[in-house]
Amino acid sequence: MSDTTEEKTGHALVDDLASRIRNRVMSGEIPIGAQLRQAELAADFGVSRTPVREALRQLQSGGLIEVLPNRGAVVRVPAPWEVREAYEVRAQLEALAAARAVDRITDDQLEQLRRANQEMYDNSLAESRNGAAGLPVSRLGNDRFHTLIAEISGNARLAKVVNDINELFPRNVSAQLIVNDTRHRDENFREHERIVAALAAGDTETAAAEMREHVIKAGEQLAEWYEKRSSTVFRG
Amino acid sequence: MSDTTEEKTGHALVDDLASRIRNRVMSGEIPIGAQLRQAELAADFGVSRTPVREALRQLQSGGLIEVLPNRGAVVRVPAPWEVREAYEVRAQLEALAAARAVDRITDDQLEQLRRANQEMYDNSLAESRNGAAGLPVSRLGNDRFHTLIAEISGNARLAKVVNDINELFPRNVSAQLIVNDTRHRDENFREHERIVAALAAGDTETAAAEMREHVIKAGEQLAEWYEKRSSTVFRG
DNA sequence: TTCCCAGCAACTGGATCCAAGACGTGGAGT
DNA sequence: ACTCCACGTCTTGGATCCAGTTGCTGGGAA
Repeated sequence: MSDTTEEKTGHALVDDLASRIRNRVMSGEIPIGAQLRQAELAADFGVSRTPVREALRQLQSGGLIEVLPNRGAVVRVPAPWEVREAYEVRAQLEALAAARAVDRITDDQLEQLRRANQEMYDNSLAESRNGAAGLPVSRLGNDRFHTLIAEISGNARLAKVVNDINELFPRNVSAQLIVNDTRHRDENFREHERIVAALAAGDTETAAAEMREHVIKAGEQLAEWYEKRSSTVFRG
Repeated sequence: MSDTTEEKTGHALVDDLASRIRNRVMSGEIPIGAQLRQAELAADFGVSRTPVREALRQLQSGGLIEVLPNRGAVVRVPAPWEVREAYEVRAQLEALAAARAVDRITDDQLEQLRRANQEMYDNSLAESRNGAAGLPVSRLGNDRFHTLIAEISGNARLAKVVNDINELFPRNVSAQLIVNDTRHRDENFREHERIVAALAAGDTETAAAEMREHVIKAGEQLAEWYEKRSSTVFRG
C-alpha cells in the first residue's frame, strides 16, 4: 500500500514512455546532442506521436532535453559551468541528507551502504578489464550509495530534488570516469568509506563535510570531462 | 541578446499556456483541490485541447498539479509534512545562496534588498487595511527579496531549484500570512533586515544561519496554516 | 566556380476524431 | 425503504489529419 515513490499520479503510458526515453539517454544509447524524432520514437514504441510528444515535454521540464521551436528535441549538451553549478547544489543537498541520516541510520542500512560501495568498486574493476560499453553496473552501485543516503534522510522532497539533479546528466559519462580512471575509482571508494565511517560514528559535522567535498570533487571531474570533450569536438 | 532566464527553449504557445495556468493557481484564482478540465481551459484560452494537455503535463512535472489516470488534473493540496520537507530543502539552498552572495553582493544590490523588504512591509500594512483579495503585492516584495539573493549567488541552477520549490505552493496562501498576521509580518521584516545586515557586514556564517532559520520558520507557519485548513475542512 | 534563390521533402505543432474509462442517475428487485 | 445494477453522459487518452515552418538540394546567374 505504501509506495516508495510518490508517483501514483500520471497516466501509465506517457510516464512509461518518458522513463524509457530517459533510460536510453542516460545509458548513452542516445548520445548527448542527438536529435529525438517524434515519429521515430513513436514507431519504436508502437504508439502514435501524441503520447511521445507529451513524454518529451516531461523530459524537457526535467532539463534533460531541449525542445527548439519547430525544430524538435535534442539531448542537452551540458556546459562545464552548468555541471559545476548543479553539483554545487547537489553537494549542499547531499550534505543535508548525510547530516539528517546520522540520527536515523540503522546498522542494517550501514551495511547496505558498505555493500553498495564494495559492489561499485568490484564491478568497476571487472569492467575496466572487459571494457563494458553502455551503462556499466558499477555506476549502479555508486548511484545506490547516494540514493540510499538521500532516502535514509527521511525527507522525500530532498531525495527527489537530488534525483532530479542527477537526471540532468547522462550516467554513462560519469560511469566511464569510475571505470577508466584508477585513481578516481580508488578515491571514490575511499571517500565513500569515510562517509560511512562518519555516519556510523554519529559525527554529523564530518558526515556532512565529507559528503559535500566528495560531491564537489565528483562534479569537478565530470565538468573537466565535458571541457575536454568540447575542446576535442570543436577544434578537431 | 543575453537572456536573463535560461529558457530560450520551448514552443511559445505551450509554455505560455503553462505559465498562464500556473498564474491562476498561484494567485488562488483556481483554488487548491480544484479540477482543471482540459476542454474548459482550451475554450478559455481559445486553443484546442492538445496544447493544454501538454501544458498540464509540464505543470505536473513541476509538482503543482496532480494528474489522475482518466480522471483529470487537480491542483495538489499539500500535506503539512510536505511543506515542512520542502522548506527544509529550501532553507538549505537559500542558506547556500546567502553564503555565496556575501562575497559578490554590491552596494546597489544591498539597496535593492532593503527596498524590496520595505515594499513588502508597507504594502502588507496597506493591504491589511483594505483587505485585498487574490495575490497581494506585498507578496511580490517578499518574493523579490528571496529571488534577488538567489540570483546574486551567481549560481543559476541554485536560483532555478529554489524557484521550482516555491512554485509547489500557491502564493496567495503565504501572502495571507504576511498580510493578516501582524506579528508574522513584523518578524518577517526584522529577519530580512538581519539577513541584509549580515550580507552587508560580509559575515558568511551569520548570513547563512539567519537565512536558514528564517526559511524554516516561514515553512513552519505555512505548514500550520495547512494543518488548520485540513482540520476545518474535514471536520466542519 | 561560387553565390543565391526557388522548390521540395521532412518534421513539428495544433486541431479534430474516436474509443475507453469513470461517475451519476434512475429503475428494478428485495 | 434500501440496495444494486445498468445505462447514459461526460471526460480523458490515443490516433489521425492538416497546416505551417525549417532546412536541404539543385539549378541558374554573376
